[in-house]
Amino acid sequence: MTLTKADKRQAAEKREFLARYRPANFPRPSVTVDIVVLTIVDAELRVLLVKRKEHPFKGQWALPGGFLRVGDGKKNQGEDLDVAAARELEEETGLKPNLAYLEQLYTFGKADRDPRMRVVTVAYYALVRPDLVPLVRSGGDAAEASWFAVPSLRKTTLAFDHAAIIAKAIERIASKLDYSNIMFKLVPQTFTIPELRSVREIITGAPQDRGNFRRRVARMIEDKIIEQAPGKRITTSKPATVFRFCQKR
Amino acid sequence: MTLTKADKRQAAEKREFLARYRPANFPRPSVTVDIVVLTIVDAELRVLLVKRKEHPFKGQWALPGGFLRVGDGKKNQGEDLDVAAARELEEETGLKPNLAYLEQLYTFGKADRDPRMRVVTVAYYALVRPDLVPLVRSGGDAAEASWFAVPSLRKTTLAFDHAAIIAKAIERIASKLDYSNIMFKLVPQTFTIPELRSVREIITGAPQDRGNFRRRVARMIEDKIIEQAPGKRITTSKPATVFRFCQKR
DNA sequence: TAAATAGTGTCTATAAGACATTATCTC
DNA sequence: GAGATAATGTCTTATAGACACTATTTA
Repeated sequence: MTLTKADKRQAAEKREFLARYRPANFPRPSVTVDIVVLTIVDAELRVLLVKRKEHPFKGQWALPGGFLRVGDGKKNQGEDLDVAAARELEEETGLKPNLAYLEQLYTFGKADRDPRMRVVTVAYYALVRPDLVPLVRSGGDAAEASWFAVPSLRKTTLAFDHAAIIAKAIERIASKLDYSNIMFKLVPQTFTIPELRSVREIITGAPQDRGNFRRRVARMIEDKIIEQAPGKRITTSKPATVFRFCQKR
Repeated sequence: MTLTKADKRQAAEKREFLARYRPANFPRPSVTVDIVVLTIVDAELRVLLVKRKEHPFKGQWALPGGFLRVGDGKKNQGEDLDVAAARELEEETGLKPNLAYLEQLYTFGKADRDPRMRVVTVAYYALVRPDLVPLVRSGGDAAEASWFAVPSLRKTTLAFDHAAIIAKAIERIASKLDYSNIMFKLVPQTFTIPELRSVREIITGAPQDRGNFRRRVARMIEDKIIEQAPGKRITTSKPATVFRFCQKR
């Protein structure tokens, strides 16, 4: 491939344009990443919240999150959005990115959702297996953090529009229960069918027939999505068979 | 409810904090809104693209979009994200917001997706009924714009990551075909069952059995989602019954 | 009347809902 | 053996796929 004179002129024009370019003068919003960290412990859906140390909403509970790191110029444009979410998750919970299921949820960008300045937040949700919850160091980033039962939040006023973000996350997760493997992100590495069913009931808020649910799980066993695993639950009656997820998680 | 001394102190503290607050000094990204404007004309899925007049990607085709207006301070924080999308749509197509179906798609935020500076773009998709396509003034915003058949774009290199954004939009729409009324946004105000079926086939890229599809539509008629409408198509064989969507659209 | 497409009907497979019954484990 | 829960089975209903067949309109 040869460069014509026109090609060279255009390349030069482009270099010049980019060199001369100054990021637009009009104001920009701040961009944050907020994470709805969810787990299920004691048959209860819980979300991780941090207590705000500064205004606005000082002393109130909020989603963990923080500013997208943007770098300082053309040379360094900072971190990818997904990387920012993984970083925030690790900073606030101590969980390495591969230990939680992290997915973008929705972007919230109403004016005045932050009284200080214009902030657009890209919300993610993270699902943490209950057996990993002990690894979560509450108050990692020098911020007070703790798990809240989601239903109990009706009595609490959260900072910003974070209550709406949590609601949207749960709605999204519920809608994905039936056509994804998302529910395996909310049980321990080994689990029983009744435990799985409980996850479903807690997320949807509706009871699920035991027999019908088993039938679905039976198909997953046939399809080698899950397999029997060693181990036993300590119960006061008949213990359920223990399974594990087949693919790496 | 009475204010205690502590309440008053806290309120004062808050006012002071907000007055003193200076938006963070660390750099911010630009935030844009890009819109995947789709329609179906002549049994072909088409997307509206605009030709870039400036570097980078000068002369290449790109999604219509623009910067989120942020206002200039605390007093005015600018427009909601959704409003920005509706505004951009109208600016670039002339379509009033209520004439197209507009929904947030996904937020794309990889570093270096724009060589000039850090740009996070919140992508939306807009579905335009084919009978409204004539209202779209190509090149509205003094920019050259035109409709492209989506399959033909495989040969074209689009600006930025816009090809990936279009792909994601189509994937999302395909996934919503079966549990939403989204396909009615891609047929004229009155339509026939074969026309509806064609929409489905074009979006999914897979053939759909006529009888089976009719059966589904028949259920929608029973459920009063659509109803028969006056009119007739000019055809060279038996003309199909014409329907309209019941709810306001 | 021929061509073409609209529209109908049927058989089968899959999966969910509702609900009854049996099996197995712990104490 | 009692209590409790796991596990299985059955009947019904809803829906999709595949495919054959009939009806109606235009030229």
